[in-house]
Amino acid sequence: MLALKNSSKSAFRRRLLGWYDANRRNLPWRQTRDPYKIWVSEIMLQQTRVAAVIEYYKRFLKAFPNINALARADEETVLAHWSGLGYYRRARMLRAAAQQLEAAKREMPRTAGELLELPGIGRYTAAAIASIAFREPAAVVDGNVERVLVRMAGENEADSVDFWTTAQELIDTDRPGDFNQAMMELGATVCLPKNPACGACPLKQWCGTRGEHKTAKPAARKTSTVGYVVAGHGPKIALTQRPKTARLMPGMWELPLLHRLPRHAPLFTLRHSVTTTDYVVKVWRGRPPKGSVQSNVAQASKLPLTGLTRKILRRLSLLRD
DNA sequence: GAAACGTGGCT
DNA sequence: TAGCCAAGTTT
Repeated sequence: MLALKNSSKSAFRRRLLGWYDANRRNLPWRQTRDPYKIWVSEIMLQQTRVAAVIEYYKRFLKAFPNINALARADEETVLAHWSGLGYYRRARMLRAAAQQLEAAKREMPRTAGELLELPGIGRYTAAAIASIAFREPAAVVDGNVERVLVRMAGENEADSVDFWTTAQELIDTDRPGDFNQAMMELGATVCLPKNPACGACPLKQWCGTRGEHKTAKPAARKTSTVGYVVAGHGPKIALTQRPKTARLMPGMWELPLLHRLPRHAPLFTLRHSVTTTDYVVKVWRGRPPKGSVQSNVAQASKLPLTGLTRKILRRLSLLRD
């Protein structure tokens, strides 16, 4: 199936784009052609759900409306606006790339090949920006596209699909950005990992299977218990900064970590996962430890807090959102 | 090429 | 509940 004849390819494109025109979600980054805004959206969407991105995207663009504003901002300020979204390296690299462009007095590169040279932009993101913002016919392959193509290929051919080559052969060169987004939209809303809505699929006549899509076994998870202390009077709260050299979330701020857990019962317990570790998090009230800094809660929200610290402060009603 | 990188929502 | 998973990139 994946080697479609030309006539079948145009029917495929027509069907897919027709479906997309009628069913596309109205997302904030679909209301602009500004390449910088497309760029920000693509970085935020890496391994991150649409629903989680929307509010971050709006706030981030309000704070950093263009490349120049992002390049001039402190890294800490940029990270504060990313706080809670995860994969913080993305924010550092996005800012670094903006600074590279400003330093070279360059505008945004207009081709996938040039975009690929910027930090944080890999093969997927380069093609996404080039196709959506600059109409370059560069096909995108993300998890959604892979799943759609595997299903279309059918069981016998699934293992031998060259995703990038296949997607590139299928792409609509008149509407490359819409084609790419349509493939992803289909994977995200119809061709789901589990219980795909095959009845609603505009591509079913080209589909080789409706079987489950096998994915690689995720890395084994570990579990661990950690304790944090809430210390402060009135509007103040104690925070500590993670080492700049830490592998995980370097330089970000969090509640002071307890090295020995008290015997008495914690204020509360919650669960939190960070990459491959599942934490049981216990929180006690206590005195501010040495090395911690007293910060106004209102100020704290402007720091690059870890997502877990945000969660705890929300739980204590010390933080909104 | 595998592992690391964050988080929250859904089942 | 515990596990699964999301518009990937870097090392």
